[in-house]
Amino acid sequence: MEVEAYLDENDPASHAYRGKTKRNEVMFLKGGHLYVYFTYGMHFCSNIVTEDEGKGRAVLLRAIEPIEGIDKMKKNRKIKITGTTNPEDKKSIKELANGPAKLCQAFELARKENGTDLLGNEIYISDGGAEINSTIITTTRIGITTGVEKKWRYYIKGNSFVSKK
DNA sequence: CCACGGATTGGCT
DNA sequence: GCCAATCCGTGGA
Repeated sequence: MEVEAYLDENDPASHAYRGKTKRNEVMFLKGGHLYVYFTYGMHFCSNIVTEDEGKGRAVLLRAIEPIEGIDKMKKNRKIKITGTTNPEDKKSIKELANGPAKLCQAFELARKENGTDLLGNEIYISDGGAEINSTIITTTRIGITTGVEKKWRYYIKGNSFVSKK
């Protein structure tokens, strides 16, 4: 999986850069909440709030490797997926969630999921017993125009299920 | 009050 | 490779 960290007053690329507003208020909740925002007039992106209440820091979910519920994800996404499991193939299941807005579509995350407490039963995270000894790569973040130099993008080394290499 | 542009995607040239 | 699609929060006037 691939994530990016967004901080607060020292991170111009973060929604929390200018303090708490109606849009980003969820970022200032206690860690463990889900921050879903609408952008480009058509897309949603999800973050997991980190740290203490009032901090305004979160981690953007940019990509995941589909393992279970692949049929459900195919249904949620409205594109042709050939069904191949080889991430090197075009139109493989990699396309299900190799981008922040794609991930939201696949998981059906939208406006109403904003502010969900991930410690509850509705939406939650489990480790699934997946890769534990993997190496994490650090690179610069993607799709932003300010704070570009910060290397706060993280993903599993060698894993092809990312939005960009 | 209103204009701007974005933590993007997918389809078309 | 390029660009349109399409909301709406934010910030400047």
